[in-house]
Amino acid sequence: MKEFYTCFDNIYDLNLKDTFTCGQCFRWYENEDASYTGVIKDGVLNIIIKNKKIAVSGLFDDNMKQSDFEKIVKDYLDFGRDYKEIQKVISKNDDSMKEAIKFGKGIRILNQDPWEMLISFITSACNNIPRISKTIDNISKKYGKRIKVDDAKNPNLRREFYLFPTPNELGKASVEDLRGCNLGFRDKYVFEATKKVLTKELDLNSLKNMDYMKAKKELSKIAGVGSKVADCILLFSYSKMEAFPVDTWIKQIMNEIYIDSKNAKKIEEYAHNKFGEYAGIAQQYLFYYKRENKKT
DNA sequence: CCACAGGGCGGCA
DNA sequence: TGCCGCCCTGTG
Repeated sequence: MKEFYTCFDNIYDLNLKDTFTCGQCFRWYENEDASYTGVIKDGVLNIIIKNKKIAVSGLFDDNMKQSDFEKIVKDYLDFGRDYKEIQKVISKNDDSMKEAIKFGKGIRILNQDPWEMLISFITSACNNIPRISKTIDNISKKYGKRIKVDDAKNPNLRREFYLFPTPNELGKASVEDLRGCNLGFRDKYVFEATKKVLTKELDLNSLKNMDYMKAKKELSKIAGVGSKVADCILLFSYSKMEAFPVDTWIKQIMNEIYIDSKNAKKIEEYAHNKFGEYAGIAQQYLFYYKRENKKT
């Protein structure tokens, strides 16, 4: 592995804490210098915002080109999307949304790896974030590739990391092995999902070209993937911005602001009508605002 | 210390 | 149709 480095001018209000703690990812950690380090598909990234510059270090394969590294970072952090404009559209005549955006305006919807998101959000069902992170770490340590970092210049990259296992690597685990990783009753869902990816019964690549509804239908065929989990996968790894995952926090805040119903399907419908193609981004502002301000 | 949230699914009433 | 248990950790 080799250390890469790149730097960007800060893009409209990007905020690392908002982005990495708003519930979309499980493998990012804050360091003492306020930088964030996270393991992504094929390597490790360390990001810090200083003097209005976004400085990014990374550990990736020796053969990777500098231009590829820059492309990976831009794509992962969704730099191509105009969040300011989207915020304007979804908060028109809506003071509640304006308040939520004010609170979480630095959020970016990450473009993460679909396979990793599939397993991570199956793990998330009836679970809390600290345990989800721990479980994903267990899986990665046991089945993922270890990254050596001896020659890294950035102190935040000078320890060992484990990539999330490929379907082939995770395919070696038995249901009992998975239970040992602290998956609990979700062990069999992860086992079956891995088998279906390996046999191409679920072709994760093909979902990229499907529209939102069709892709959601495909994902929902997997045991352990319900409406909410499917929407998380579509939003956080396929950039399907109309996906609106409804969990307990979203139910609460939607009831406080917009609609008098506890029915997830009704809430989802309402959101699609109100926020349209940007429902998922609206969801992230509402979710983050509600969870960080736990008043009832 | 205990009660309960987490939000998918299968089983049971 | 609606509710409980599953597995286990974190929070109040």
